[in-house]
Amino acid sequence: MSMQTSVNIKSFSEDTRKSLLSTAGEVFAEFGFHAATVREICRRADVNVAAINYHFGSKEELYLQVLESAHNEAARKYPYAASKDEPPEKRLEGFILSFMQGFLDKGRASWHGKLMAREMVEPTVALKRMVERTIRPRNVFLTEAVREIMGGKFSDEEIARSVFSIIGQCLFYSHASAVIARLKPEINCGADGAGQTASHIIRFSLAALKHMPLNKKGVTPFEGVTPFDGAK
Amino acid sequence: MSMQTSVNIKSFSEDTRKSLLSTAGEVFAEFGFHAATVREICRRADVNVAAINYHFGSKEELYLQVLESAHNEAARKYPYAASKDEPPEKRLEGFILSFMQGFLDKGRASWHGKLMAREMVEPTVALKRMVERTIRPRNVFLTEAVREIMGGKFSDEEIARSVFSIIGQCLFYSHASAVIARLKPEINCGADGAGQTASHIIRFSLAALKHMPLNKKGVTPFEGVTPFDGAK
DNA sequence: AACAATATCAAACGCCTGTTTGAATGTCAA
DNA sequence: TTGACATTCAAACAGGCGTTTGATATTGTT
Repeated sequence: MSMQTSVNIKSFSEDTRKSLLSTAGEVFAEFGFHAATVREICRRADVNVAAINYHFGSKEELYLQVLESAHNEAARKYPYAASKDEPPEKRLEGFILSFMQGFLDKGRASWHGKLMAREMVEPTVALKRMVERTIRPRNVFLTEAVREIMGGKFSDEEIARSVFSIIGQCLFYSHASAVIARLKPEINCGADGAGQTASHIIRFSLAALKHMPLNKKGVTPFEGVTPFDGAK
Repeated sequence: MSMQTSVNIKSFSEDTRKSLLSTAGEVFAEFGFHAATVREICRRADVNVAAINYHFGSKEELYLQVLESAHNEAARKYPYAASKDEPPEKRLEGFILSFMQGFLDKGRASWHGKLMAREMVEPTVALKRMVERTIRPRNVFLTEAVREIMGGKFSDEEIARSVFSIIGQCLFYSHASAVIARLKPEINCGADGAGQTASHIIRFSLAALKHMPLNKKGVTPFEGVTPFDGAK
């Protein structure tokens, strides 16, 4: 291993590593794992193309280490978990705002959130780890708040689906940003609109959680109705 | 082989075209435009690799024609638009169920819905056309129903965001299916669970639309509060 | 039957990808 | 300085991609 003793004016090794890690986070967050190319990463980091394989072994291993460091960085920056003794509504509020900032913000702070949003749509080998390490804990936290808000009359499945409904609203602004920009360019859905967006999702979701009717067992709203079978 | 008697057993020209169009729809819906390869399409269609460029000119042109025919097919199969004289709640119900079936169903029927969901996350040259041809009309239809349900007290932006909240809930089951499978495998989120899923989204959304509080102008729930600034 | 137009085919092309190579350079300990 | 090691570099590699080619086979028309 390297580890030169004493101080070095130029300790290239560590510099190149860190530079690559940082630049790769930027490029992966921008293009996703598959569309990002090692040549683009190395060009931005101003290092030779061979550097990635020398320092990390492969593009995939670099990606995994980027996720690792981005995770740690994000965990410091966005500790979504408000203290447990806050009322569930406050916890939900806090979660939604920090969750959305986590992928709408600009700069390194949002890399992990963007990578997570991409990993959902276009999974890589990292998905399993990301689910257990990041997504499941957040899901548990959110589920507990939602359960308290909804009261005791709903099944676990209904609660889980309500959590999905909340997350789905949030992720829409990440996954469908290209469509939003074309469809409703007047709506501020970027980083500076995160507060507005979160505010709407919170009001929408709290109203839903507090007023959603029970699902009549065995009866869907469409039972016996085929209103959209226009084609034969 | 024998007996090429009478009518052509193989009328290659049109057959190859249609076979390619159909197979390409399947492969594009499964992998998306970029990840799908012309070699895989041709392999499944059992035609030579040169066939795509001979009959369509390019992979991209094939994709555009696949979208065209998938659009027409889906428009016949899922005429989401319930008649305008139905109450808005019924129109919303109908839209959500048929929208979700549009990408959760199996087989050709769902190709257009799947391609649309992919196009949102990973736009191609086809996005603009898809927005104007499919997404915007649906958005208008849904917006009108939502506006009627919410009453006259909300701004256009609040209504548009509420539409996003509904669409976002639906698309979550398409965009995050890999995560759902890992996180909550017990929940039925596939084609046969579309009714359940739609039912939940409808109840959740109707409750939200009917009980959502007005946004106090200039005051977000977080005004002056920085509860998640854990890092310095 | 014979010709011209159309369609299929195996093979190759040019490009881009992640990765490897082997020589050159830099760094530290003796 | 010397030798050993770590790092950088230009260049090449192997493989996949969409596409093109030129020969071959099939079709429609006369």
